Amino acid sequence: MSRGRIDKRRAILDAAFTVFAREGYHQACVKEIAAEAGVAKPTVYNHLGDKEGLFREAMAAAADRALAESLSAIEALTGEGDVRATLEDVGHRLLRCQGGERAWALRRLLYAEIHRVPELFDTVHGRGANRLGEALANRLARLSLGGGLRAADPDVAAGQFLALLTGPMETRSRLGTRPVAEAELRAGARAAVDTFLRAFGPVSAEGQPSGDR
Amino acid sequence: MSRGRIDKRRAILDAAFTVFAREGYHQACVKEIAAEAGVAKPTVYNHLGDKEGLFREAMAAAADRALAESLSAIEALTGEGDVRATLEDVGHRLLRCQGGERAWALRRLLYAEIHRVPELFDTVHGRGANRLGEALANRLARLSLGGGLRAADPDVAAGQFLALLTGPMETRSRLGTRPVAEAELRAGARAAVDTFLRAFGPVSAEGQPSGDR
Amino acid sequence: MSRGRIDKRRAILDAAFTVFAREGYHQACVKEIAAEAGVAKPTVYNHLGDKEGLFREAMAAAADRALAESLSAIEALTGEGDVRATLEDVGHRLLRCQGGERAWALRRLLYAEIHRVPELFDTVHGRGANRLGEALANRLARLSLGGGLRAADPDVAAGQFLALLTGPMETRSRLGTRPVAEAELRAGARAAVDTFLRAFGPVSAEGQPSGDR
Amino acid sequence: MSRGRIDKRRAILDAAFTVFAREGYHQACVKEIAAEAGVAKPTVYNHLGDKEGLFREAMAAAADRALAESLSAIEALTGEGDVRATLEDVGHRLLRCQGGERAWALRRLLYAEIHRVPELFDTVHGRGANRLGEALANRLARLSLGGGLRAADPDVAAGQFLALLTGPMETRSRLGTRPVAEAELRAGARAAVDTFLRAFGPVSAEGQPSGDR
DNA sequence: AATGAATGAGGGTTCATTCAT
DNA sequence: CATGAATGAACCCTCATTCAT
Repeated sequence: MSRGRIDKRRAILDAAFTVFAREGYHQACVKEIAAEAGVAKPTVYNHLGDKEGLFREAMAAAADRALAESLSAIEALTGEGDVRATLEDVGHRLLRCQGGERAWALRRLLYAEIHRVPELFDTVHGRGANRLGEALANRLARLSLGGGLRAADPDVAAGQFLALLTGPMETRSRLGTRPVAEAELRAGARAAVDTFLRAFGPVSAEGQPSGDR
Repeated sequence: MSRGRIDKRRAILDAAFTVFAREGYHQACVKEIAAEAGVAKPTVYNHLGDKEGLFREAMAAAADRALAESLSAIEALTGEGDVRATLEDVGHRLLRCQGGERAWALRRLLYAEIHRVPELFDTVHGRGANRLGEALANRLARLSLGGGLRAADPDVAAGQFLALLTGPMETRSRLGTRPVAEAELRAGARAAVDTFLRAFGPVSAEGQPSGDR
Repeated sequence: MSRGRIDKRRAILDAAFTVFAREGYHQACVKEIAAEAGVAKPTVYNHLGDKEGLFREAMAAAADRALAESLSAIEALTGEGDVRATLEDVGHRLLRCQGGERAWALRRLLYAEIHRVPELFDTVHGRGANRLGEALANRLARLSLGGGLRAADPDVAAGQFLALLTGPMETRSRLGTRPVAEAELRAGARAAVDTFLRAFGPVSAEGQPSGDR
Repeated sequence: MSRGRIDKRRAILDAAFTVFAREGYHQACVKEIAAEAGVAKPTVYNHLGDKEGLFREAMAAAADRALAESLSAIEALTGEGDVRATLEDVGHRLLRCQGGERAWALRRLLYAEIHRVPELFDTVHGRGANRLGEALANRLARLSLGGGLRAADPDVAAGQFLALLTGPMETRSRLGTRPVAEAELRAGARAAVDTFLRAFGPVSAEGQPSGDR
């Protein structure tokens, strides 16, 4: 059947994202993408139309992957176990997702082209941060019901959790330009969770930040 | 003397940033910048070298301006007056700075070209967010000493305050693509300050979010 | 048997001429021809070699058809009946042939590609205007012998008759770009025959143009 | 001043027509035109926009030239001198104009692209055959008044004169593909004038075709 | 015999940059 | 110094043509 066709399409999209990530949309040339995918230039056009379409699809595919990773990262956020430890673990995993090279590339490309291609926002955030935010809000809501968190608007709390987590990392990683050590990720997660729990933690947990370091 | 020369240079840089902001670095063409500045193309080259230099200088100038605005926004953050009201006011002013069209353009351009021009990070953040972060940290430290805030690492607190402030706004403004109503800015500032004070507010202020609305 | 093969070949040639007529040789793309014929691209190549051959064959087929129409149009030119009326009728029929959409397309394509493909002249005129000219000359010769026309070189007379007929129509139809009303065709035929008979008509017919209108 | 600019524009247009005449519109590539003009490709674009505009302007310029030649050819058509001799001379000159290489190229290009660029008809005929037809009609009208011709609609007579002149030549020159000997041109002009005068000549001239050869 | 997929070659157009005035 | 004009280098895209199925 057209199994091969789909595979090739996937290969081209992967190659495209790789090159777009490395060069940016305008600097990237289709020839290079084709070379990266190991096909001839017209094959790219046959499969994905013009450069614009190639870009959109590559972005969508990358966003899908990034979302899947992030969603899987917050699956550990059940009501069971120590709240602080769980949040730190989830935070750490999220930072690893969002701090990955491809995730940063996705975000940079999004910022770079959002003005020219406004739909890109939904393409990426609809499948990425927002869907992630909603999923996280759901988890936090259940945690609140279970007494693990002080009651609050779960959407706001989710947004703020993500902001506390990723915001300070932007500077640390120089916008994803510099690799961030594992320890720094951990520290970042802990700092975010500290503050988050001071604001939203259960009364009982107040004043007991994670013990060591 | 060279007064006119400097003026023309300034005019070209302004025009350049306007066009870069509108089109992005690669899409922007020197011809258009020259037209926007009201001069001929070679004049641009005489004054600022090549397109690359033009971009760097334009970014630096725009970053300087943005920093000045933000610094002036946090000047209200003295120890005097109600902490919550002051923070909300400052937060609101900051959001107006950072949410302005040129500020978003600056950020988008930074994201877009950071990979190709790494120095851009310092050019912008050295004069922008970081210097802002430090200044904010200083203010917060003095607030802590004055008892207006619970003791904490001022750098961390400053970073988190900015994150709580701007993070959730990214989605709301669709990365600066959509104008955000004044009321939304106020609400955003309040939400950030609420959480910030729950985490870092003085014990006395605990549990007393801004009364109305 | 190969009945189906021939049919498909014919279908492809028809489609080819249609597309060539619409787009011109260079603008027409094989893909479109294949689509018009309802087959896949390689099928076209299997049946007719490359684009060049496709073009030649399509032109030849179209020329054959056009010739057949024109030849049938002059069949009415027997010695019987009124000379003027007969000539006008034949002239009118010829104008309808030569003024048809496909005939104009044929001529335009001939003009367009004659320089690149000189044989095209014989392909088209050998089967078209020239063979038509000869046939017409034969008819006129018999008319002369029968006294219906003043004696003259039949080849010259035939050529001039066709020239008087079609020449002025070129401007009227804007080179086949504009449809010409039936009445205009009639008037054109009458004007041509008027002059033709003034020059070649029998002495008896002198000065008696077609009576009405 | 911009004298040089105009000169270069003229040079480019000349080169363009030369190449278009040689290759046809679609086969001609801008690179070759630029080479023929001795400039770089972008210079062509600076002066004349895209290929389409280049074509239109080149056609208009060529048509202007062709018209000037033809108009000058019929200037000899005054009432003085022998009618037959004068007409033959004018006819011969016209055939030399219309049978020239550039004139044929102009016509072929016109036929080739008329469907895609309908305005071309006016561009060429408005300045060419039609304006020529009108001018010729004027001359013939004065000839009629002077008794040199039998009275007739001058527009019709002019059109038919041109048709008798050029129509039979199309086949002889294989659509301008083959050079036509001077003697053939003379013979063509004589044949046309013979018939024309038989139809429109003064009664006195009837039956006295040009004596020798 | 017919097709989906792939490719090599080539063309129009734009742009950053440099002379000559 | 400012400018009009010129250029070399790229890049996107299309198309005629050929395999493998």
